[in-house]
Amino acid sequence: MLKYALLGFLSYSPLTGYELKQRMDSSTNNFWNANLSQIYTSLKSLEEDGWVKSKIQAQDDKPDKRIYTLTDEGLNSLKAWLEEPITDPEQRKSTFLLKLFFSAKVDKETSLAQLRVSKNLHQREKERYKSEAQTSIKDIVATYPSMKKEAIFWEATRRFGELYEEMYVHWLSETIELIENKMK
Amino acid sequence: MLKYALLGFLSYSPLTGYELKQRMDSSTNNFWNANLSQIYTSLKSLEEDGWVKSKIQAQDDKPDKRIYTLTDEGLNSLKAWLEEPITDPEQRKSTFLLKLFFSAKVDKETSLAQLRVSKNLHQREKERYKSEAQTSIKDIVATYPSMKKEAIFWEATRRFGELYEEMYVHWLSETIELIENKMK
DNA sequence: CGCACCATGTAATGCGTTACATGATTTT
DNA sequence: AAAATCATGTAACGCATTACATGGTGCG
Repeated sequence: MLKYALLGFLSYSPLTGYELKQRMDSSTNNFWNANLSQIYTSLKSLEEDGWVKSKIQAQDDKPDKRIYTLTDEGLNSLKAWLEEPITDPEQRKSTFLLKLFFSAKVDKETSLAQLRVSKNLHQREKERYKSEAQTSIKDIVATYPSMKKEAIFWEATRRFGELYEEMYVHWLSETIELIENKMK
Repeated sequence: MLKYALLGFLSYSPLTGYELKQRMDSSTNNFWNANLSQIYTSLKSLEEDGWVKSKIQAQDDKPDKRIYTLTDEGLNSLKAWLEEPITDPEQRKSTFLLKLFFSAKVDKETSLAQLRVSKNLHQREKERYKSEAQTSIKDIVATYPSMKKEAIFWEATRRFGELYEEMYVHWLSETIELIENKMK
């Protein structure tokens, strides 16, 4: 999947591995991310597939960098993947829910403390998504008006993050109450 | 993480690998699951760690089975893990959101079709969670009244699934509308 | 002087999936 | 007669994380 994320970013403009990491951090971070070493190895294998090509660019004040460009085959693969139909809901994995599931084993106050910490964290995340709506996406569209169509989809994924965190905080409130009252 | 899931189930009663798979399918499935081969290899390594021990039980009508029991060390490791504090929100991965993020590349109707299929899938999931509340958990408590405390936590994780699917369907409705109207 | 940023990679390890392999019993 | 259930495992492969390795520039 990471491969398609990389192709996606490269479909906007040529980038280095380092820059791709930055793009992911500031945009898809909330539903897809990867660390640098994985990005470098994936780019290498994308080049072997013929989906991207790279050239090294010398810089005098900074280290040399390797710039990746999408090939026609790469663009076609990306489009084919984007058009693929969806079959079933995706499998979630949550360490937090797993822990909670077995938490009858630990004492009430320990669980409540964990839930309260979690509530704070998600509350902060929620605020982060809301403030994001005011800034990053609008800034890009202001600089590149041709990206207006893209921005609709970016906004949709941001909104998912906001609703998700809202739901999470709500659920945590409910759960904290449940445990406070039902575990006397 | 899977290791702790297995320890968790074994803390209720001794089980075989095959039975552990069934338990996961019918309870933690929504936030944690694994396939049989992974369960078997994990059990093997848990036994090497000394966290579980196994013995083979012969059956005359069915194949022999290997029953795993939690050791004291295993129980302690489980408890230690359950008590560990939570640090930061977990990293989600969603192929669907990733695809949507780059969907300005494909035509409007293709995206809308994908979103509508997804909406149906999540609507069905939502119903599934709601009906679950009426059945599985209550059945277990009826059979084993000592599990009442456990059931509070099980119900909390089920409720998460319900709220999550509710939020997902709501977001999809919003997104479908957004694309229908903003992409003329 | 140390830290952050820029920039790229390899190696080892771990976790997860798919495929392979076997075989009896029970249900449709 | 075929499919599903019970039951256990190994092997190959792929994806992801962490550790290792290097080195210049700019800022406080």
